[in-house]
Amino acid sequence: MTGQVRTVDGRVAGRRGQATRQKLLDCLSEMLSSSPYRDVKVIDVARKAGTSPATFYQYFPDVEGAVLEIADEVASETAELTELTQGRSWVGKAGWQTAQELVEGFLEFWRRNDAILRVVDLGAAEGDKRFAKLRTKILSPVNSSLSNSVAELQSKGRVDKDVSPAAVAGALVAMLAAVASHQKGFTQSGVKQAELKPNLALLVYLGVTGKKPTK
Amino acid sequence: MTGQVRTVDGRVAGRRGQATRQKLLDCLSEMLSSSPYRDVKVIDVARKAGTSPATFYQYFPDVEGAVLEIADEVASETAELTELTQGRSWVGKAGWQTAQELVEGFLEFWRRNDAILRVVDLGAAEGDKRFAKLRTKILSPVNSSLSNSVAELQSKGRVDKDVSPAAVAGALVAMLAAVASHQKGFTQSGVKQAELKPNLALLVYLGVTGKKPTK
DNA sequence: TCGGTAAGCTGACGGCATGACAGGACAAGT
DNA sequence: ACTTGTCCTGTCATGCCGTCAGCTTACCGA
Repeated sequence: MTGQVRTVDGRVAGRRGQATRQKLLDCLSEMLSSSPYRDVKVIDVARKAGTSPATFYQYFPDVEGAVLEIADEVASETAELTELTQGRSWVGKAGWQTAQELVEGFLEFWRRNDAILRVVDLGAAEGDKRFAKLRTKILSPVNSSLSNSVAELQSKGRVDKDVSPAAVAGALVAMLAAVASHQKGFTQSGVKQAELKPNLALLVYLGVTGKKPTK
Repeated sequence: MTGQVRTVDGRVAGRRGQATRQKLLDCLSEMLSSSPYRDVKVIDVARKAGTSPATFYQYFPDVEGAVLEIADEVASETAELTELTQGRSWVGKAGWQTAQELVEGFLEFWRRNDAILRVVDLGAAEGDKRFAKLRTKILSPVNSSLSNSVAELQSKGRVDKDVSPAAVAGALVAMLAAVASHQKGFTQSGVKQAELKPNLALLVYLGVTGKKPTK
């Protein structure tokens, strides 16, 4: 499925090549976590990986290109998020449970990959279609699952006709992502982690079902 | 209130100086709208302003420093957002109206300043306290207003005791900001502008009041 | 064992951005 | 015209970017 890994100038990468390539990606990941995106330089990544800048350019066209690779890896790991919503009930106590677990899992996922997701978000917001596509790919499991849940409740008459499942799901996912990105901002303005999560879950539940949860 | 405008090396700026300074800020603003943040260079801004890089460094320590200035301007304009929430009712039809106007106004505000707000968001997410502070300053009118509204409804027993007004308000504002940043992402996945807004308003109303709106 | 071939890496280089400084141009008052 | 302080830019050392030729290393078939 995934075609062979190739260098910029077309050679196929062997074992050793793939190793250095991966090492560069790992080091880039670290750098993204520790310094502002704008200040991440090829030479720093290369130094950290114990290689030369020229080597970096063998495997990636530029920093952005490498970032896209990392984001692609993250997009693959996104499958685990599917479990948080697939086949879950949104009715009664079980529904409240679903909302809580979704929030918990989503925040954890975002926390684990915050550096790269931050950059993807920026790229998408700036209108770069490659980043935008990756962002929707990363969020799509949760997004479409929520959307389906709303649509199902709607077909049963439990949610108003004029609600757009896709719009609601998209907005809720955007909310979760944004809050995850700015968790520090919340704790700084006096909102504790412990009280943030249930309130998020409440908003998600309200958005999906249109009703208050029965706890 | 705002102390005199000063150059990096301490001189006070006169009329002419302030003009070029402002021109540099304007050009930077434009550049942020048209090219990725990572690719905005001092030399380009200077060229666009018809001056030299050295002049730029007279007024700002670096690109980031100039961005902070622009963001500060935006933070001052944020007063207009206060009108969208101050003294509005969240009860019955009037409440639904309030939610709609808030969404409309917020999205418009964000659209008008999207380039700079994008960068502020990034800086805050990266943990830069200066950007984080500016972000809360920009969002605080809407944020605290919503928070107060929830608290008020709560004191009247119309909202559950265990809801945290600050957490809910923060999450809703984050949602609005995130959706505004990624409006293109929505339209690309088949959600039209026209249906996005009422659904956002619905989520805001639900979050604040805990009930479905009466339209 | 021995080339042959492709993969893998780097030194070196022109080009460009950064950031600092000193000195020249300019406006305003005397 | 002269002085003063503001304002701008030419120039320079430094450092990163992105490319290339060329060297080393690993693999493979004979």
